[in-house]
Amino acid sequence: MDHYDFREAEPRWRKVWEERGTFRAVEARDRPKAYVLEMFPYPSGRIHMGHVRNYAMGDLVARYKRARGFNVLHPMGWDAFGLPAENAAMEQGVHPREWTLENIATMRRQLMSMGLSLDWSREITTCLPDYYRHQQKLFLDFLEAGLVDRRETWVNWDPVDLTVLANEQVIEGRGWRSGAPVEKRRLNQWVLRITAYADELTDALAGLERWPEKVRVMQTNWIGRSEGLKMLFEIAGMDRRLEVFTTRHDTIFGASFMALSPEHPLSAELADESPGLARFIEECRRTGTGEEAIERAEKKGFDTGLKVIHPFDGRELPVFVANFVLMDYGSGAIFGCPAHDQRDLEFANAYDLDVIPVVVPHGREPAGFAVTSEAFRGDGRLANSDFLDGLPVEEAKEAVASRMEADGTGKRTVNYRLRDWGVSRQRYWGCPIPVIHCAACGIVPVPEGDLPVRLPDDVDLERPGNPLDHHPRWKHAACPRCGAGALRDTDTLDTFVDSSWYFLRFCSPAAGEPVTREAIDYWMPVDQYIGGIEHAVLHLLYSRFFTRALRRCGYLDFDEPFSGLFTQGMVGHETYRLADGRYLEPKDVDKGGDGVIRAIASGEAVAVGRSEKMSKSRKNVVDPETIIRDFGADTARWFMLSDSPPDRGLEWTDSGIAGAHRFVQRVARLIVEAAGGLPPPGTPVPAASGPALLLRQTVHRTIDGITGDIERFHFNRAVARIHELANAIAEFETGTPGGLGVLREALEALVCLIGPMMPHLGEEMWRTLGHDTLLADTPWPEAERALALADTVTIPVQVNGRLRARLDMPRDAANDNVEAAALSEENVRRAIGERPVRKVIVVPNRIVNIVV
RNA sequence: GCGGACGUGGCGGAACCGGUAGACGCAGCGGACUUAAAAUCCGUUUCCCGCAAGGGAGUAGGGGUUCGACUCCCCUCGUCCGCACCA
Repeated sequence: MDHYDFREAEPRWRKVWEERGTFRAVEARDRPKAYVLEMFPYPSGRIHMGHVRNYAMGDLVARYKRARGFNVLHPMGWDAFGLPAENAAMEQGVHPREWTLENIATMRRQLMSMGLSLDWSREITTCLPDYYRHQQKLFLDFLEAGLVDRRETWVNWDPVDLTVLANEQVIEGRGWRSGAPVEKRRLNQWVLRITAYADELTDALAGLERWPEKVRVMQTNWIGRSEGLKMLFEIAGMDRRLEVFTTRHDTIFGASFMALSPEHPLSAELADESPGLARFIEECRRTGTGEEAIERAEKKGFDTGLKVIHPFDGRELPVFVANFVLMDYGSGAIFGCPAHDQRDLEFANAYDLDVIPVVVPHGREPAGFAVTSEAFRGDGRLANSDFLDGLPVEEAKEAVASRMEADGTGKRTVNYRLRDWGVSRQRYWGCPIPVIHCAACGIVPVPEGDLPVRLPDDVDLERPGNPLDHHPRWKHAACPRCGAGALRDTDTLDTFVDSSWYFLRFCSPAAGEPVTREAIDYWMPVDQYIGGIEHAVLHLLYSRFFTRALRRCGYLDFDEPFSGLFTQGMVGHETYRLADGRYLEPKDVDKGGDGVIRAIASGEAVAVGRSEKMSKSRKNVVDPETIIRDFGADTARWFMLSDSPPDRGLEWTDSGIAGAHRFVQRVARLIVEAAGGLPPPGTPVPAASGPALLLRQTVHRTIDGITGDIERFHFNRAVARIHELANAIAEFETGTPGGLGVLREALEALVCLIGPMMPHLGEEMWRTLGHDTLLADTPWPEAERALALADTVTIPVQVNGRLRARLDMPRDAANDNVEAAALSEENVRRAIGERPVRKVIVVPNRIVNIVV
């Protein structure tokens, strides 16, 4: 019989927390705060196991901080704009808003069933005018501050979703949602000037000590700062110069050609006169940055017939248009130095251009050094390079830069891979851009008093293209400046804008302005942010930029929104496939005891695949609602924390969840069976000796260990320690004097320690132990130092590094005593034999090693 | 190609700063309770030799530093992740 009926107890405790407003966050200037935040979900329909793991971890941290005396802010909201709502609208005939709000209702109910310590009074939903009106205000502020530009740029065009994508949303040449190969188009759109902060965003990463190194590296690489030289080449017979960016100006004497991007303005100009070049450019555009082009990596070019003049030796170098030169980076033109750049070498070999080695590896003679199929990219000394001969690479760079800066043909420059953030999306379900285009006045911001610019409800999503643009009336508006008829901007903002400041809005979710200073000053920055690694660049970089942009607009005065970041691993499950490759759901697979796995329906053999991220297409999804219904929220949460380190993947297993459930019942049984005989709560713990003292030591060591584990995000180790404590309690004989008092201490510690992980069970057991307070209001237990350190230690004794005996010694015994005890062990003496002892190493309380 | 992480029993994993490798859980095996099953409890479980005491091997593979290496260094292999023609 179960000792604990979670079906009855879990909802009951959630009601108590709700009625008492236990988790309502109220600013209290005299108390230290802790802002704990998990990345808010997109309301796709139902929560999945990834959410459960994310929120189980976040809630553990929030409840732990609360128990440690912090004033905790732990809010929840919905990242509610986005394309899936429009797709659902088309497939199911529902309005995107209805679809979204219904999903939110479902997912809110599901999250509530987890028993999270959330302040639901601060809930925000980005698709509601309450939220996006403030976002529109921020956009206008950015516009005024010069942080927004309208530009015609080459954009990534998703031909399936019919919208522009940010660079960050293009993965391997394909749209991050549609998976369709992305095309290049030139389009007028709004960009946020994130590049203005490229340096700051890179440099400040060093100060984010509580961020995973991996994420910092990824952001550094994404921003891609590189220091080099911008140089100008004269074009022979033309009164213009060609600008090139390079980081290898030391190799300038090795230059044997120039190459322009097919998208370079000069390429287009020359193509007007040359049908052959026009055809070549068209060919490049079609293969574009797509993956085929990269895979083949074949270097192709078109000789324009132009020549540039080498700035130092006056040679004439041919100018090509080449498929491997990117318009996006630097100036869209390069000088080719085949001997020291692999791509240039391949190109030179294909078009029979000179390969002039100018950097000779250390220890080699210039005379005997040639480059044929592999470019030399390492360090060395310059050769064949006039005034640079003999210099090491770095000094040669300096010399070239100084000389070119002096005569005005070059300038030291920093280049970034990062592009400005294009935020215009030709979609309906997003935040309208609060701008009016007037034929007479140009671009006119919507006056603040007219905000929000609301999305119209009646919209035709069936028609391909931009829904707001197609709307019969919505875009027509009077120009706020001259009153004449004008047009609203019919694009909406990238949904990543919505998530770039929501954490600020949580501080004062009902305020009449976007954010309020007092609330932000108290709560921000987020002390612990928790979410998936997939946002390592996108969301986290945008949010860091937004915080700086808000600083410039005077809304706040700090730079970094998240002082601590933790990225949790995904939840996976094995996959099951038939011979023909079709996937089967776990419930359609029979894992018979004989080790052979079959499809239940047909009896066919099933191949078991490794654990992969849960997804509908792989049919390896386990629905959290079912699990919570059958096993309870605490069991689900406990399992999410048990099996793997939090930053690694967790494999879902049926036996794992069953084991977690067994442990819930075991804890309940332990406490229910003991509770009747215990001294009342508040009774001082009696002086203990023997087994009772050992139990006390275990209790205090466990408290100490788990506290450290939680602080360091080692939740799986905390779980293991709780198991050990439960085992120690189960083995404890209460018959010894004072035993029951010690048992009470141990059980109370157990309950307090499981509280942040299994909060319903925790409350129920706290009550069972006779308390009429809430566990959620109970302080975290303190480990008594004297007890946490055992008074005897087991010291292994090695002979020549091999374990031969163990000694039980008093803690901090004198080295001489330990050595004597070790040498008198029979097994040790046998191992030493007749050989003389050469050396004895005693590490206090740790080990003895005898060297013979 | 570049950058990063990792490789430990049948499985997930533990081992903190270089000091008892395999904590804890899962699965397995043996037993108790039961008419039976479930649940629960007890024992056992890295491999090899041995009745045992004990001995030998062992943290992907090879080498090195050290009294002592899962941990540090070098090389090789493998897996995963990120970026990818970035001049």
